[in-house]
Amino acid sequence: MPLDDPPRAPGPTLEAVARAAGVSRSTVSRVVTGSPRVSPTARHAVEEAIERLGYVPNPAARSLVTRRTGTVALVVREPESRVFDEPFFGAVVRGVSQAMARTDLQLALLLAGASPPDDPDGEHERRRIERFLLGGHADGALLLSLHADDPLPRDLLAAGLPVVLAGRPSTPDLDVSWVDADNRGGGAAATEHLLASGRRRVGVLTGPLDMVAGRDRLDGYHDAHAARGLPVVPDLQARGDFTREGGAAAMMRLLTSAPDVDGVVVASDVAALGALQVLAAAGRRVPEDVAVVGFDDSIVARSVQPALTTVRQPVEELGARMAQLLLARLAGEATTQQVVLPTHLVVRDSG
Amino acid sequence: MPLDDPPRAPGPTLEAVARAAGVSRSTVSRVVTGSPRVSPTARHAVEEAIERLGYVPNPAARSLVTRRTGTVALVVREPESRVFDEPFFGAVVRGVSQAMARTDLQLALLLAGASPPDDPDGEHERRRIERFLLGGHADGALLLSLHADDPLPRDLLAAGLPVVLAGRPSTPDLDVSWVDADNRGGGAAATEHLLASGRRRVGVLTGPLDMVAGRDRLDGYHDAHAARGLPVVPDLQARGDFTREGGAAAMMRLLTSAPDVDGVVVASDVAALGALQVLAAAGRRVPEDVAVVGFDDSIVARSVQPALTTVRQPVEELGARMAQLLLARLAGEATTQQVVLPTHLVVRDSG
DNA sequence: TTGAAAGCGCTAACAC
DNA sequence: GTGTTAGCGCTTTCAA
Repeated sequence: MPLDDPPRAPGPTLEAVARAAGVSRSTVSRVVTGSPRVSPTARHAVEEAIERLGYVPNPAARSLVTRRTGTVALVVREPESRVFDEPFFGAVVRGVSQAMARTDLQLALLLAGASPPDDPDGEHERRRIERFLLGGHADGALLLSLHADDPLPRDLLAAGLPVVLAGRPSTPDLDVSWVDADNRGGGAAATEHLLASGRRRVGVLTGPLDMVAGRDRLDGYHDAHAARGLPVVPDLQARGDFTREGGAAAMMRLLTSAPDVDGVVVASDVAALGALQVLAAAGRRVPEDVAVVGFDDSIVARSVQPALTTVRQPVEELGARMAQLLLARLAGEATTQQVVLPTHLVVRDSG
Repeated sequence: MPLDDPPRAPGPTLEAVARAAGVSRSTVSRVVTGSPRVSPTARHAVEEAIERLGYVPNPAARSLVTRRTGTVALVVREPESRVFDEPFFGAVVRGVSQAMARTDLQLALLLAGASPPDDPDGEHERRRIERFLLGGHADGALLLSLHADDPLPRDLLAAGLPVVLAGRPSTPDLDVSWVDADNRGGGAAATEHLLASGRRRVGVLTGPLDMVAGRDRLDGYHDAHAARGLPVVPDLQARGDFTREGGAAAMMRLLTSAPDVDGVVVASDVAALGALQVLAAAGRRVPEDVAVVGFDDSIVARSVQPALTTVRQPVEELGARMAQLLLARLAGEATTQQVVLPTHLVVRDSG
């Protein structure tokens, strides 16, 4: 893109402040960076001059010498998915931004297509992100919505960039900080709830199984069965994704493979919406014939009829904790940390 | 926050590339910035060296001399509101980011509380934002979710920062680029739809009236009445906001002031959800007794029973157009531009 | 077409 | 405590 316009007029420099305050640049710099080694007199003069001149430090100049940018990146590796179709993304952003409020770090948003083959451009996108991040644009990165095989986190880590992942990495050997919700526990709780209420044929509409969250929720479904000594049968599982269409399609397949299903755990509320619509069309009553449990406690869960029993994740807290972990690393903390946030079942009318 | 850690190891500099390629720094710089004044031989040698060394330009150093940051800011002036409770925000972000994909501009996200009195910290927040923006952190700004009295856009404009607003500014004297949805037309279409279907007492649950979008939707409601020579009566209007709670409360008031209401236009789908719940609790059938029309065509509109007739806004396009307008200004375009995107009614079962 | 040289505005030793 | 000085890595005249 051509950027041939003359830039805006520059503001006053540190030099100007120094002259106005009758001190040297160093002293001004000390005041600005909050060094204690400044006399009250000098400090006062400098502060007054800064105020009067409306001085604002030039971040580029500062960054050039400190080798810090004051920016952390939030990388979203999947612009097409549920990250944007639900309040999920907004909640994470809010959490992150809250945790960073008292810092003067800024948040840069990087959207990158998913890794191949989901996105043909994914490879190219990854390079773009890596260039940006490793080229010194950011001091650290928060990674969201990764697929299992994505080399991005490993590359960034190898280059020494502080990184925090949303969700446990698929390869446990990766020494990285992450924050995850207890998806497995949530999946188990949802399933056990249906089992405990007397359902005999509880199926599952999974999320994408190449994402750890999708996998974990399914594992929880297995756990709950195992805990009761119940077998899990393949015809009670239908692979879906987090979308309404995906949920609807999976529900149709499930109705075919297991017509006697009387309960179903769905990977997301939005997918559950699709499932509910299919059930209604098939003449199955919810919850009388089939009980349904969703995931996320999004606004959808309260909109549908009957209101959806769902597993709530503390999404905003997830964002906040990620930011805290990254801040800790930026502050010099050497060891990585892993956090699992509890999920819990919200029982409503659907099952 | 203490940031006492040694920064990461620096990559190769332009100097190193120059040595490796056997040319001067200037020549490398010309290659990197895409200047035509370079011999094919030199260019080739430089490109080879860049590739071999994995050179990435230091953005701070570049920014220091060019006075451009390569960053545009997306400022969201209202972290608590519907911006985050719905896919609205995500859709805008996606649109913006799409339009910026082929550029190498980056997106910085600034969340700032609303302006006072909605947010006691708003004043302080505004200063923070202004310092960031005017301190040279970004080349331009996209402003989202402004309230009518917010001085932020005027301040930024006065300082010469390229700015694009989401939504028409409340003060028409502001010479600024903006992109708006035709909220007024949408409000009129929704109202006329109810009127045309034979409703005689059509009420409205407004959004916040200190936001232009809220005002416009209400004006559209008036327009539709005026077009039919119908009077608008105060008891058919209840002030609400964009939230479920706000919609529910307003609906309750409306039922009190106008018990015979037979149609209602609601400022957002989420607010409409609240209204539907109140109507159900009051024993009113939708759409038989009261028809309801929402705004936004969010996922909620498809989740509720009956499915919500709603006004769709091209939110993603709104983001994209905003970005395009800003890019134009950054490219030297002097004149401001104003864009109004069409909205349209999506008729479903609720009215 | 290329190179030399002068900064951009700031921080951080290192004296004093 | 404070000032002096030397860069950080890059772009951009200006000569050649």
